[in-house]
Amino acid sequence: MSKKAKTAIIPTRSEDFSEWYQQVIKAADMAENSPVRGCMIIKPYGYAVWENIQRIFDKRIKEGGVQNAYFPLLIPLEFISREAEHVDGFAKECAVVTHHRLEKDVNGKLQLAESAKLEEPYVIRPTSETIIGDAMARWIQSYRDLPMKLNQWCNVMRWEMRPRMFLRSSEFLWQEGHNAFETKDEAKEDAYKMLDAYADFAENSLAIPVIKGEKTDDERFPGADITLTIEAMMLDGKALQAGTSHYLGQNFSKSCGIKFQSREGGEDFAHTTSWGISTRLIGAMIMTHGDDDGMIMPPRVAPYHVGIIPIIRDYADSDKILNYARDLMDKLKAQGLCVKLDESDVRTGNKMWGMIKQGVPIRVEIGAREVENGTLTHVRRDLGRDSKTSCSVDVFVNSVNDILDLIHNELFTRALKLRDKNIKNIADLSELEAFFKDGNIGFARMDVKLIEDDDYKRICKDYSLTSRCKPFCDNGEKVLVGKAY
RNA sequence: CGGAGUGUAGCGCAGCUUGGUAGCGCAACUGCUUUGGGAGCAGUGGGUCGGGAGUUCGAAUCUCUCCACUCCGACCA
Repeated sequence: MSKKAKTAIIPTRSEDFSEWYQQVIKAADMAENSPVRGCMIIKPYGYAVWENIQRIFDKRIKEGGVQNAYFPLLIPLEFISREAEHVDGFAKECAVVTHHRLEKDVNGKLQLAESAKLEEPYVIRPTSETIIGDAMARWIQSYRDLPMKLNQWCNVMRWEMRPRMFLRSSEFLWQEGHNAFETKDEAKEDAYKMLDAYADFAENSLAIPVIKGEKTDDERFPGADITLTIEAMMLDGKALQAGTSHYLGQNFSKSCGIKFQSREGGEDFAHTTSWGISTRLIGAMIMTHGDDDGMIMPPRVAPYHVGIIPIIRDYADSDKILNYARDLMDKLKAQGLCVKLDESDVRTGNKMWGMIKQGVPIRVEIGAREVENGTLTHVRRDLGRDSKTSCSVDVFVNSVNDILDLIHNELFTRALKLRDKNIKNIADLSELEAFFKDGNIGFARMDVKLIEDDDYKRICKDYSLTSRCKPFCDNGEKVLVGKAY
């Protein structure tokens, strides 16, 4: 059997994309399904990616004057109902807490204690606009208290009918930022600014090219005046909303009572924004960069930048090789890199495939030859075995950051090329239908006026399409249409 | 909630039509030989066959009934 033809992930992307996606997660040991339907267990390797996302983005928003805080998981039902559109949008996916105690029945089985039924049920937060708005209403008295910029890293729950790991789980992790401003202009500007932060983060940290744009009316966040989005295209041509930012107008400030004394002495309602990114980004990374051998981690959020594999043929060399490898690891760590030296007692081949499936950006091999010559052999995950290179330890240590940048750029460029190749300009609705009828993948780009047509709704329904966004680069005159996750 | 599948060892599956001692591959464990892109041989351990009820001398297999999961829709970051 030819080893070349063998892929680490079965099935391949072209054979069965959604099964491939599941298998990549499993092979990379990032997450698994939990006993609770719709909820996932994020394993250490997957969580490490999330921690890197948090670390990088948290630093960024703090530089922008945002402060972290924490608000309760449980939201009084009455809070959620304050904003009419908001409650309509989320009612169908709310998990509700109705009791605060369990008790044993006559058979010794646990049941809900009737005596402990809550007067007013709580909703497990699907998002926190209302409970944060309630606090802001108390905290903001004067224009001098504005702007107020708050963020929390937390979990939220939206009951899902069809969960998919990372992309759509009933419980997921995210950050939700909630900012309040004196004027409309400031708040709107903030919504755009946060979207820029997301786009920059997606492209420069995750190597995922995104299209910034505004959501059409039917796709807008419930309760928002304007919803902005970054849309990414996955390897199968489907769209994925990778981050959103909302200008909420005075909708929530009015329903939550966020008012302040203005400079003129009158009373005014604040203009608020909210903005979020979630663990979904990890799914986006998989479906943007992964290949038939598994994950390819974008270097800037990779749990390990470099994986070192000692190659021991003769146990007499073992100490020599391991010490050499440890020295290298120390040198790399001294540069702030994350390094994994695999000293485990498994076969070399298996170690290599393990690193390939986990998508470690650079793999370094060290055997007796390297120790002898003061060199090492390194391979780029994005380019595969053909990129195998030997050089001295010093050369590698001095160039490793450049190599990581090259990998980042390669991943970004690949994704960008694929995306742009799969955006098709469409003149009218019959062309739109023909495009998706022919089984084409990707986005259709067409005049935004066409979405008013009743036939547009039918085509969307027939081909499970949605309006993804009105890209800024088209001045809001065009709309991107595609299948979405 | 509709439509379609699947539940048998940690994972992937066969066996079911035609009822008769629970199987295979991978993984694990032991030993020897190996080791630069998934090693070979020999051996070992591991199961309420998704749950319950029924038919039968006998059920993984037939009948009924729950349950869970996956995929395709509707809802959505």
